[in-house]
Amino acid sequence: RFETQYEQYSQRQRPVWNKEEDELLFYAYIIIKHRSAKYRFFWSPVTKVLPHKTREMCRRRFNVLMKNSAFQARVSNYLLFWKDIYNEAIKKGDLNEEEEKQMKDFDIINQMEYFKKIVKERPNVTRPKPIIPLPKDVKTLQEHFVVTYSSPNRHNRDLYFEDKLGGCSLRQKMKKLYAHSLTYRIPYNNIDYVLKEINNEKQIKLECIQALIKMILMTPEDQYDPTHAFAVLNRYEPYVKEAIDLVKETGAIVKVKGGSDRRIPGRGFHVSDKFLSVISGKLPDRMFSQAVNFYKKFKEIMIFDQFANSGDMACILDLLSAGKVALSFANPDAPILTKNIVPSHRSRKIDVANLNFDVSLTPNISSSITNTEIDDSESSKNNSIYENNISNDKGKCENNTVQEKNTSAFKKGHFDSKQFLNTRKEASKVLKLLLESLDQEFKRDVKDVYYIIENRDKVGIPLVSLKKYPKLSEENLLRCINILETNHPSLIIKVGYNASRYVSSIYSKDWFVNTTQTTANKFKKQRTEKVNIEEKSSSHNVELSDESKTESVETFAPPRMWYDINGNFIESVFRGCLEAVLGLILQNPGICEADIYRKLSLVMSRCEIQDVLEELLDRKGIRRKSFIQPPKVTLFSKPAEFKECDFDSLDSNKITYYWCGKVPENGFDESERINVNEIYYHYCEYYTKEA
DNA sequence: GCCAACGCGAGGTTAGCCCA
DNA sequence: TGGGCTAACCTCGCGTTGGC
Repeated sequence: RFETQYEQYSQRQRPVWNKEEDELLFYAYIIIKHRSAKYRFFWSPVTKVLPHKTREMCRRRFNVLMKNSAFQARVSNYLLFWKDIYNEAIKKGDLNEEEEKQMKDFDIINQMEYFKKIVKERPNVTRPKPIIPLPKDVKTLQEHFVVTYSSPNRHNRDLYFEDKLGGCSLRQKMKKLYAHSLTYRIPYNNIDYVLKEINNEKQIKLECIQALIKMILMTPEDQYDPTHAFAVLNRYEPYVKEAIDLVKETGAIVKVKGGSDRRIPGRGFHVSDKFLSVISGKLPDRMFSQAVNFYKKFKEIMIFDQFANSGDMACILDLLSAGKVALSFANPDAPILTKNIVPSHRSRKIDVANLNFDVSLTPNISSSITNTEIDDSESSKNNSIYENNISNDKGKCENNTVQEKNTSAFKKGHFDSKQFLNTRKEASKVLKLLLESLDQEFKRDVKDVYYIIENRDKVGIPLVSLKKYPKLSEENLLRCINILETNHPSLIIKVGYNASRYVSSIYSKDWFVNTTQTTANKFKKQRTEKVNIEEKSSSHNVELSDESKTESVETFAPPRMWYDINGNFIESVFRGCLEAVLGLILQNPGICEADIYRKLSLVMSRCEIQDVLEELLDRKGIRRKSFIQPPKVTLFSKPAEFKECDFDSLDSNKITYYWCGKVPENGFDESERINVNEIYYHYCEYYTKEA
């Protein structure tokens, strides 16, 4: 780039603008701008007036002129002036009425001559500045302003103005705020909880179908059976259409228009391109694996490759931020660095032959990256992160030993439908057994909590609503929930698709997608498919007692897009979801949970995102901190103060923020910081292994 | 040495066209 | 009719030039 610019600049002609040209540009702009009231603004007609200038040159010049506030005032004044002159002239017949739509090819020269003539005739006519009253109520507002909702993306109803301010400079922020001083903004709320009322069975079904739609669309080709999918979907009639509309509203699916992509069987919808682009994330393709490859290669001094890929760059920048790499000139004796070879500061001509800007990368000696270091941590028993990752990988659905934590049942490795209870009788038996093992004082609480949940039947109750039952402290409530949930078999279970809630284990099946094969289908399947697949899916079967004799075995799949309709976990889809969330956090350090939901609402439900976040936290890929949002400040209140709280806190004003990397035990010190990067690379390494 | 003006590349947004 | 594609438009940061 240096060379080409140098070559070009040496012969560059500086464009000169004189007063007359500025004036012509001014009139031309007014006329074009006036025309663009209803249609799009085009600079191209300006070249008719200024034939020796390009539209780009005109645009730039105009931007420069507009920096002058007097010029700005003149422009807004003349815009109103020309509007009147133009309308008058059309009435009188002085000007020909041209097609409104025509934005590029209209008689700009004639209009400009007329404009200048009128200005000459009436030099003192200046329009008073329009007085815009500050609206004191909604009525006045609507009298003077047209309030419209504007969003570039019609699917993204929750587009906040604040999004536009993220990541830009203070000057740009000010500019944007000034430009939108009269914008009515949707109240910006970033608290974690969203209370989604669910009152009847229909709403539960709708949630299941929404999940089922994505499961069907995400199933890999070799595991997909359209007949089965069709039958499973039809079991949810007559709600399917309504559910499809809900998914369509998010923009995740669009009507099929040819092609042979996977579609919702019998409904003519398939995954939208937007969906695919959001889930594939904004990070460059294969960046993680490229970064890891570079990290492995980078053991001794090397010259920076000018064709470095995104992963190499990401790795270098990351190491640089951790102080693990030093940059220096590869050739410190190069003439350009040792002596003044610039003949004169005016022309700044430089002999290209002397240019050598090769940069050498030196791994930091104190913490140099060596083979042994990687090997050490791989073999080290203490390095739980890496070990955990591997064991998680091995542990599919049957692995129950991994964790006893209060996590969703639908996350990878935590789904075991065998655990669920079927009848109230059964549940009370299990509860009795559980209570026997508990302290006297705690017995009552656990029992109360269970029956509150069970009495809500299929609908269940969100955790935040449980808090409203005043008898228990928050801490005790969480303990009760934990005991009931981690019991074997579980007495209560966390369910939900768009918002999580607890139901008694006996109603859990209603929250799962019923994927039972019809008898005819099943025989067909058994004939055509290999037995081992059948075995796999049967591990998730729920044995039913006597209710259903016609279909002896009912199967259920968790309502998550990374399960197929046989209840099999689909690694590739789950990894895609992990990458989408990780990529978002990587690009927006300190993003709050509500924003993650909002930005990924097109591809994942709230509960799916929660599961993914939990998984990333388990793998130590991300860390989080929660705060209680203070009440709104007024002129007379104390300054707002965000107080840190536990993630488990049930406060309805809780906001959780996420970052990449591990949580240091006692804040950050330098060594920890390096450690975070180290872990991050191990994480990436594991993460991209299967890619 | 400072500053205005500009070129250039990169990347984002938008209106309109095309096509199934 | 709606989604995808694309040219035109727009913005930004960086670097250079030339006048003062």
